[in-house]
Amino acid sequence: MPWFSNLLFARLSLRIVHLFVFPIQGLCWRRSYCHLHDDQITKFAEVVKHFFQRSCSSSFSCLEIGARPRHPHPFEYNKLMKAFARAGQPDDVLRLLDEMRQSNFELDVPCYTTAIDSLVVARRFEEAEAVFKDMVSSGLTPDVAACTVLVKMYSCYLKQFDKACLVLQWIMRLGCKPDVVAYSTLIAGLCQAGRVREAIGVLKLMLHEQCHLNVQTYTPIVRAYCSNGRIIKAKRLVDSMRNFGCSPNTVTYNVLIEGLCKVGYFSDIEKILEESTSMGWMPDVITYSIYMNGLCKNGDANKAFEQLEAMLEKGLYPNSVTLNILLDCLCHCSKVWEAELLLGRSLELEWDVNVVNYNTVMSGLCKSEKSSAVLKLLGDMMKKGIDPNIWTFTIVIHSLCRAGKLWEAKFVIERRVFVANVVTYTILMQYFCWVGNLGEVQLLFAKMQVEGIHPNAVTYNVMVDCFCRQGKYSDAIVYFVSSLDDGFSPKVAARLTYGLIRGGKLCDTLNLLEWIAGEGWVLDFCIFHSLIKAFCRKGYCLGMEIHVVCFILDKMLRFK
DNA sequence: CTAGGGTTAG
Repeated sequence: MPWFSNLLFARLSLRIVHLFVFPIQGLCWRRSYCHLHDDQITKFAEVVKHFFQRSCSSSFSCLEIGARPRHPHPFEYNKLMKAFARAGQPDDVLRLLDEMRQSNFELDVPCYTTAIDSLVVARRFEEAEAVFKDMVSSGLTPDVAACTVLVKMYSCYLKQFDKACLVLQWIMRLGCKPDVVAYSTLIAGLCQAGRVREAIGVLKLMLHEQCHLNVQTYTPIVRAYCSNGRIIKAKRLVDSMRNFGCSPNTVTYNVLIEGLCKVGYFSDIEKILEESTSMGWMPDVITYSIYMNGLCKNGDANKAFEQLEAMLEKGLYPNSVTLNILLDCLCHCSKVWEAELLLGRSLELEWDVNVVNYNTVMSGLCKSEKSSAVLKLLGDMMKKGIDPNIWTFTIVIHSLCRAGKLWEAKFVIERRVFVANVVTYTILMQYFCWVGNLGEVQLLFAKMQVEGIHPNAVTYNVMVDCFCRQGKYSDAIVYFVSSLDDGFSPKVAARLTYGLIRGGKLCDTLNLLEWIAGEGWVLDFCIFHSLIKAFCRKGYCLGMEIHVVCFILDKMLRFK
């Protein structure tokens, strides 16, 4: 029998660890593993297995004889830290690091690297830098892997490429050479920022440094071409990768296929799939999920479901993501009923069903104004042992609002049945705005901030919209100005211009546009779009005042 | 210990 044939056993073994084998001081297992998902628990189980194999001759005998606690090694600590990092719990990672320190463990570079990486992924950049400095001041010399985490932070997250390059130079000063991983990380960041030309510059530098390129180096570039709409270039790069001695693999083709979906080149995808074997790669579940998602978003639900057959024929089984794509597809073509049915059948078919699948169907039901069905599904999922998350609750709040039960929705939030977030509050505010209850909107806006929830651009859109509807333009402008604390958002500006024009405030509109341009912000197309929409709605384009429209449009062109 | 791929809410 394989060690962990089922998750129940994995959970059981965790309890065993808790009781006998793994008494790391200060580590509250019961609390910690509650937050972990099944796959993380399985990972934990591996750690347990490792322990058992080293401490006991047979897996179970140790329980019978009553295993004695033994001290873990930094390596094992690191495995645990990685599990917490993967679960998105950097605080637990830091706590373990602290424990090691206090138990006079010799902290090594990999342990620090794991901790720094978990902070970077959680976007806690200042802390990541602090831990890195801490590592250096404790006398440890960071290796290429540790520095690569910093490269990732500066390149992929902060888009501070000069700093990323400084880290690479620093690696060289330490007497190491940046490897393919370090360079590929820099390339990935540049590509995400749309700076493909510079990414190719790095590629050339790698060739100059005789650093071997691999698939991971090229794939981000293919992706960047796809998202720029340069699909031909993407295809050409994939074809030419072979000549560079680096065959594109499933991931590369998945990226390309996603790009082809975006531009609707579905026949090309069919061809690529047909030729896959001869080209030396195998489509996987993700390949089909991407393709099906593309077909669904293109409105071709039937063809998407045909792919389901195709993948099953190849022995590929849909997972919860695949299922979700299909559920979402059904919800968007007015077949929520079928989505509900499919969700029910998935459990019979033993497909993986998770909270996201329930959220998708509940959201579909919410849009079809079936609030009782939403609540029924909430009950169903909880009965099945699937925990609702913040998305689930927000959908429930939304469906209460749609049913006109705004006060009930507010009550649920206030009762703290769950922790509301900015989306939850914004939905409720939106609905209070639509029924004209300005006082309640303002109250909620203040309340969410007391709760430590920061309003975002959508929230400000609601505020601006709400005050414009009531003719309180100066208040709307005040909220627009507050939104600037988090940087200029063209969407909020667009909403304000829309409201101002609908209210006939042409002078204010002009002043606003002039001011935006004067501050050096881009007059985004969404501002133009909402301006033109507002003019048409207002009827300016039909009457004598068309010259005002022309005047404003001329002005705008000059701003450009 | 470090790099590339798919899904859900306003």
